[in-house]
Amino acid sequence: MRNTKQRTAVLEFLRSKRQHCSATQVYDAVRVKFPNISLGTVYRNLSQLLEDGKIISVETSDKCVYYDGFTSDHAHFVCERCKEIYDFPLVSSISGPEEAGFTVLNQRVVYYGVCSKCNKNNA
Amino acid sequence: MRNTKQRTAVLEFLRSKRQHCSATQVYDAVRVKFPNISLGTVYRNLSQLLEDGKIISVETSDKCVYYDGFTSDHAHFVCERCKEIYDFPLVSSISGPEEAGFTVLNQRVVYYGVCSKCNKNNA
DNA sequence: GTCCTTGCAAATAGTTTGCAAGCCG
DNA sequence: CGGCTTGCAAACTATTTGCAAGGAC
Repeated sequence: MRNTKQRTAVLEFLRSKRQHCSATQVYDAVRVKFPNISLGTVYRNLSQLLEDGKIISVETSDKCVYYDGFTSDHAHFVCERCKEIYDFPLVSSISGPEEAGFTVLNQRVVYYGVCSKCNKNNA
Repeated sequence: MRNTKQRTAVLEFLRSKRQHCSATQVYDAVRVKFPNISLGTVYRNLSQLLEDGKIISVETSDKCVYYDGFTSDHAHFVCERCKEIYDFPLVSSISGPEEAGFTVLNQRVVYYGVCSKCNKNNA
């Protein structure tokens, strides 16, 4: 994998941002510095960084994928009201499948619900 | 929610099948009995059944959504080689977010890796 | 009879891809 | 210089939606 300035910019942006971002958000952000970058390039770089384990992805109830520059194991909480994505530590590493002869390469734990902020605003 | 024969057929099919199915697979199956049913109707019913909690959905690394007629809490294992989806019991119910004032309505635990069958075939 | 639901077809939107030119190593 | 990568635009595909007719209750 070559280090092009576009690829570096995508990765740096995802690492600098605490929020999880959709491909379009990454595109918009990187475009500030590289006005000529194309959405296709962003998508290609995101897949490659994903495959390389440099970033991870979360699916929300929307149809689009969000990317996360923090690759350490953690769970995600998706608020169904404000759509915010929160990080949580993975409290228990789960080993069911490993015992059955399955190789776990990755695990994704996602909670869906209402976040504390929205809970307060509604009370 | 009314009980139309189309909606019943979608739900019954998902409950009868052990496999998780994409919208198109549901469509093909239901079409055997109702040749005139349209894909749009299948999608509409799937969303409604989802919202009603009668079925659940799993996202795989493909871009399409798979539906599951078994709604009891369980984890999914997606084999990245043969794409098969396996069910596993949820060994630990996790309560991180609840303690922080978040309301968890749903949780999704998905493992990605290689299943025992593919592990054997490759050894 | 009401109005939710259907079938059809067209529209949407996120993502992918072919191609020629560009740039990294 | 070789070949991975880019920009552009067109293609793809899963899913959604508008509308008039049909069916559940």
